[in-house]
Amino acid sequence: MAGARIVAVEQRRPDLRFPFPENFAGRLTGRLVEAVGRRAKYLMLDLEGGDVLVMHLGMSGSFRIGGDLPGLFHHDRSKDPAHDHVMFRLSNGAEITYNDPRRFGFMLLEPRAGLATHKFFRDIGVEPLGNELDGSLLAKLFAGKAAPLKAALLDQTLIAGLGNIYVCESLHRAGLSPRRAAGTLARKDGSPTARANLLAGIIREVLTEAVTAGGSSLRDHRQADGSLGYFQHTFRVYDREGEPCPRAGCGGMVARVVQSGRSTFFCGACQR
DNA sequence: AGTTGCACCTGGCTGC
DNA sequence: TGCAGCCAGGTGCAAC
Repeated sequence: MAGARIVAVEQRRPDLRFPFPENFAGRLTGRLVEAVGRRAKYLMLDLEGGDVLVMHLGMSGSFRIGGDLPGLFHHDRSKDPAHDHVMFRLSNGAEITYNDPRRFGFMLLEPRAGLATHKFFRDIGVEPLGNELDGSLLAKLFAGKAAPLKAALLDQTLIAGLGNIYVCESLHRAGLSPRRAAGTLARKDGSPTARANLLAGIIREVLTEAVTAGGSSLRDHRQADGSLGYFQHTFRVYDREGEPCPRAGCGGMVARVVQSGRSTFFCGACQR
């Protein structure tokens, strides 16, 4: 999309999770896409003229890239046209389709200058794959917190972009209980414990591996070219309730509990 | 100020 | 086969 111009937008319903911005298709049509980026789990298209098209996939949203792209792929017709809510046609022949059965996703069109103070973005935390995240920062973020480690890691105002799967997987690899108080990863003086340093490294490792594997394909989810992600085959605990703990010599069993309304999968034997 | 729970939706799966 | 009940990748917001 970067460097291409939006030549047509078809918006097939008035809302997703929120109503579409006023005159959404009209304001996008004819605009040049200057850059494509991301912040936390928000996709950002920088548009000519200073606006940003912000898009979130929610739980079930996905983009498919098709159309006539010289030298690139051409995907089959959508298998789920009932939930194809928005189509973008670009000057380079690409046709981008947004599909979202549950409609928890949303799209915003905001001035670039105001984004940093927008209520959806002003409190967003640190990027887990950025240079800032290390044991020291984790300790600083978690110091004094009685909240469970699981809840703290899912808190997007602390670390931005960790979801339920990767939190469960990271905690298992780190051998840390999701129920442990987040504050126990900081010493009294705010310096990191060995656990904090370990966890910070593991978060980076898990995310990097997941990205390399093309993400996790649950149910019918696909990458933008229709191919499958493979990281789900390497899940050690997520959605593996009742299975033996994969840690060598552990002998425990993967359990499922509910924390702040979300499923947590973990091994009570080796995660302390 | 910090936390918790609800709400927003549809569809897939399980068990009766 | 039908149907009720439960569960799902997230997060904004109201209520404590």
